[in-house]
Amino acid sequence: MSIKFSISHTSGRARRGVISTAHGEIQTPAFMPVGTAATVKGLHTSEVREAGADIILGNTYHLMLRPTAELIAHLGGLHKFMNWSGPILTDSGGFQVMSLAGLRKITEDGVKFTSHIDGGEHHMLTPERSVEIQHLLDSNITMCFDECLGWPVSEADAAKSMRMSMRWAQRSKDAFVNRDGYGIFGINQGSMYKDLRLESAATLAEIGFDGYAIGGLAIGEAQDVMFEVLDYTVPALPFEAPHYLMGVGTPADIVGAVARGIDMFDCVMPTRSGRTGQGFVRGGTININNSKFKEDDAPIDPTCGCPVCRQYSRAYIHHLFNAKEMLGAMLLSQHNIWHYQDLMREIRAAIEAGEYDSFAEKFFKEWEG
RNA sequence: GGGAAGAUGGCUGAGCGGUCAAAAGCAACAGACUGUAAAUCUGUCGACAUAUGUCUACGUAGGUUCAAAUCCUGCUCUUCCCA
Repeated sequence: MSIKFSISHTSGRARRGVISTAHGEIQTPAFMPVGTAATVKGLHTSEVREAGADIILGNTYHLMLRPTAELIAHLGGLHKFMNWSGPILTDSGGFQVMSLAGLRKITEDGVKFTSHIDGGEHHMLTPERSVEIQHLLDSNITMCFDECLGWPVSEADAAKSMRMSMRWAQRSKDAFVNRDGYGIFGINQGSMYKDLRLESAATLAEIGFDGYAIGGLAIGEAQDVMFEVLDYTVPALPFEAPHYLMGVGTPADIVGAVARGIDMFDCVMPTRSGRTGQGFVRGGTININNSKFKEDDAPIDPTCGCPVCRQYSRAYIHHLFNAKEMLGAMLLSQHNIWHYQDLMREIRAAIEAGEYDSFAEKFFKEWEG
């Protein structure tokens, strides 16, 4: 195996482990801040690191368009380019197959995109090209190129799409260049259909990957629907490899997914919400735009020890948002990233202590209510 | 002193006889945000009931008309030009 994963503790289905890569270790369960365009929006990489993140995400689609994978390779790779020395996982562009639905055309060969930047030029993304780009970026964890479907979809459409993604998974694996400390993850698909999820899991296991992701969730379905998919899908994935739930999610999603055997998460939520005024606090969220914070001298979360909460008040950050000052978005994003990493630390500790179930139960009792 | 233009909802500013409680932007208030086309998007935004409703409103006092923010007259104020 090109990257190593070892599980040190379990608590129910929850696992506590370490992934070793060429750029360092990842303590799991892990939350990976999203740095789509070679930046975790609003944060210095030092702040991301200090918050406790071991690994961040980059994006094939965005970086191939601008500044191009070849340029990043020429400049020494994505780590050097963006000043992040830790591990990087790159998304394959599969999510953009869904999110840029109006701008692409899918064939068996791959996906032709109309650039969302200049609108004119067409770019072809195939499994082979996606893997090549991720290699050029020097990504530690390459994701297979897949089709992320919206929701809801018919079982027939989901089956057709999933099977194509599985063929693409084989092509992605074939195109992947093995190196020590670098790996490639397969992506399970099949929408909310158990038979398809199980078929997908079996196919991926047969191909063999360094880790197994679950895609196509948290795209509008209710949380209990997502949990139900995890209930039957995660046990079908190879136990000894990392399990990565793509694009998830809220703190409650994460706590529930860890209980179902997920080891890795990524989500734009802490940074996007941080830019739009939503701050994560113990038990839920606040909207710092609300006028009730105008004179509130308390920190965003009085129980938080992050640099933002140690130094700035809700009233100040409320003022920054009100005045549309960029520092407001930066501070709230930093706090949110810290909050997510705090949550992961608590999750890991609870698993190590062998009491994850009671931790999760307590968490859900406090959450939003 | 003479001439010209104008006064619209918290602000800017459309409307120039009925489809006007009145465009649009801003401000205000609230909501959303899940592998980032997002420093974004959505809703409310005269009052009271808050589904269809009622009332008070486009400087002010009158007038014309079935009907006026829109037309006419007086007044008040503002800006600009000439003395």
